[in-house]
Amino acid sequence: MSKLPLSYYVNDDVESIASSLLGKILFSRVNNNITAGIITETEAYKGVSDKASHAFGGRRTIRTEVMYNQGGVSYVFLCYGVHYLLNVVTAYIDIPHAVLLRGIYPLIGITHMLARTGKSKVDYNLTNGPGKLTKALGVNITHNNISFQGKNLWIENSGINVKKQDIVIGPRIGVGYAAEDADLPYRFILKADSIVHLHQNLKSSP
DNA sequence: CGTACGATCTGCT
DNA sequence: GCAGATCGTACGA
Repeated sequence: MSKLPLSYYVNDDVESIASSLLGKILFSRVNNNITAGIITETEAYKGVSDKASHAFGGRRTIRTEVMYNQGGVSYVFLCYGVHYLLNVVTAYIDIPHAVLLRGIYPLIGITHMLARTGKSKVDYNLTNGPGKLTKALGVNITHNNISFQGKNLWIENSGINVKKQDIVIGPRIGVGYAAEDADLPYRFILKADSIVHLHQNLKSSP
């Protein structure tokens, strides 16, 4: 297994990155506790031309400034005053593309995830939403604008190949305000049966 | 400076 | 199925 290199994130094709992140493994280290899971759902936010993006029309504020950084850093923000959502900033400096991580399949540090979320058992409800995912991994606003090359937040290759037929593509969630852009096929989901398959392959690999 | 509202989740009906 | 929670951000005055 290997940490994804900077060059992976410094790429203009945000849809490609969003779909290829499926099946990779997201890690966090909080208070020296490591938690991780297979990425199962992502959404692409395509810079200044995407009405659903916080950076639409070239909007640059204290909050969105992070999105204009070179790819490979995080963008965390508070949604509805309640949930922290985790994005991967991609592309080049001044190109504010980002990928929202919407779901993972728990792999490592599950007891920490259960403790943070107040749940008692592991099932698909534990990390199947963008707000739940950050809560389970212990990600909050202090994780905003940090490098995915660092030791507190990173993504690794699982060594397993996700095929096209394992991916479902559809419109994004909760972006009805984005008018015609709301229907764009920027949401990428790993099929449930494929996740189980991947997990079994992981367990059986050395 | 005031206010409207959101890339969501939960719990109750 | 739907309302409520809950607060930082953005934007208009």
